[in-house]
Amino acid sequence: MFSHSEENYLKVIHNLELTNSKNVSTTLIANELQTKASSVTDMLKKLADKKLVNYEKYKGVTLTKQGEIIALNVVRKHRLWEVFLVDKLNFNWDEVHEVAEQLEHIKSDQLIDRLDAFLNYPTKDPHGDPIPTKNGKMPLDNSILLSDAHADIVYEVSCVKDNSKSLLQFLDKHAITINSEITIVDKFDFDDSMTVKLSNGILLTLSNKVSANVFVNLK
Amino acid sequence: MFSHSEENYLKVIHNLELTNSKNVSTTLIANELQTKASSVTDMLKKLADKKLVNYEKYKGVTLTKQGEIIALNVVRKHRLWEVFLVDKLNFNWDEVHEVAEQLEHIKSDQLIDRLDAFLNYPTKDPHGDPIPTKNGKMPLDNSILLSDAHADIVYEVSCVKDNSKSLLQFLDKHAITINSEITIVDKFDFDDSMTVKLSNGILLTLSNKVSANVFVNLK
DNA sequence: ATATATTTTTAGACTTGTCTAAATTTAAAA
DNA sequence: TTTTAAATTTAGACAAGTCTAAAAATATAT
Repeated sequence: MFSHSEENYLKVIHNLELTNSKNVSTTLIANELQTKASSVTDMLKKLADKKLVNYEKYKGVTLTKQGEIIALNVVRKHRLWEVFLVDKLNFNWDEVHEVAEQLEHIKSDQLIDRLDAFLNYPTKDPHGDPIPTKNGKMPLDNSILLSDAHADIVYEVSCVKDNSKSLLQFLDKHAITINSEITIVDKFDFDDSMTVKLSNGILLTLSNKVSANVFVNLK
Repeated sequence: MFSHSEENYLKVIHNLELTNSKNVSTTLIANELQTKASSVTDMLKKLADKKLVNYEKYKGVTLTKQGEIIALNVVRKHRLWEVFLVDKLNFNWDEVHEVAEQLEHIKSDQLIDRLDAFLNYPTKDPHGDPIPTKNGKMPLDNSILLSDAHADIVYEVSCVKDNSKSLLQFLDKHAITINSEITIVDKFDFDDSMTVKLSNGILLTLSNKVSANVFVNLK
């Protein structure tokens, strides 16, 4: 079994491998975990001893197969708990992160299997992120960033990239949620902002900061 | 906020205050927590510094008001999670303890309030133990031990004193559960065993070890 | 290509919670 | 009441995870 801390490191490394380059740096991990680079180095050595990461001094890390399995399992638990919190306990999507950060470390395969069944085997969490399967597969889809999408085509919101309270609350306020219909009406080179139309006809101007954090799919 | 370890100590001290004398000894705590007496001494000093226990060298401890409030809150969370596991995730009553031991330390008032509502404000856990209220009151009832009950009176099982797997599975096997009807037919002085009749007419002989761990109420 | 800045690692320290072994106190028995 | 036994505490050590400050390696800029 692995400690909360080890699980957190693996999860964050996995996350950074997806969003950044394949090779993850010490500082990047330190930022993500709100800790110091020296602490990260210490932990990377420990994880390397346990064959959970490939670590070479000054060269950054990658997860081993074993490390990835554990990371995906933590992500799976995190996202299943988020579904529970939103679907069953009526939490809002911007309120679930901190609690799920705790719940993801509960150790019981039976618990997570039964929770999965209770929730009816969801495939996405409340932010649209895919829930890894029990055997460690991460379902991928062909979403693109709204900022890369084209005008006059009907898309639907599939996922939110940045799960920060501020973005989620912004989207809430404008009634944009997972599966919302959205069409780009106009794009502005000056600041990469865009005007979009929602299914209720409302027109909205979104900054690049927003559109670069929302994934969409063809409707 | 308090650590898992501190919460566990407070919970165990509270428990021992109820079942044993008002004043709890170091060794008793050590046994309950599967740890060493010297570790307990260390922690008692720490808890005393934080005004959570009244501790005098060589004299044992009692909880302060503050300590009791925290202990009851941990018990509340433990028991609510047990209800969730049994009622919603179909766990058996002998399978919930270890998982609830982990879940009881999740820190979120909002979570526990909503869980309480989701479960419809239960007042007892799956073993019949009362769930402390949000403001730290432990509902008591007038149950007595089956071993102290009288013959030829119809009782119902209200609570199980010892939540060990072995007892719970024994009771399961004989279809004795919370709210089961039970009547003492005969008591034997020799070994304090008794013959009881269940509502389905089945006769059963129970050792004192069993009857001294089952609470009953007048029907 | 050399100087400067940034990143990463090391060394040593601290905290929390635990342990063993020895010393001390309290309780029980002869 | 004195001796023996049991319970409790102290002292010193250890592991996990973190930190600061300084040293070493790498990357950047002129």
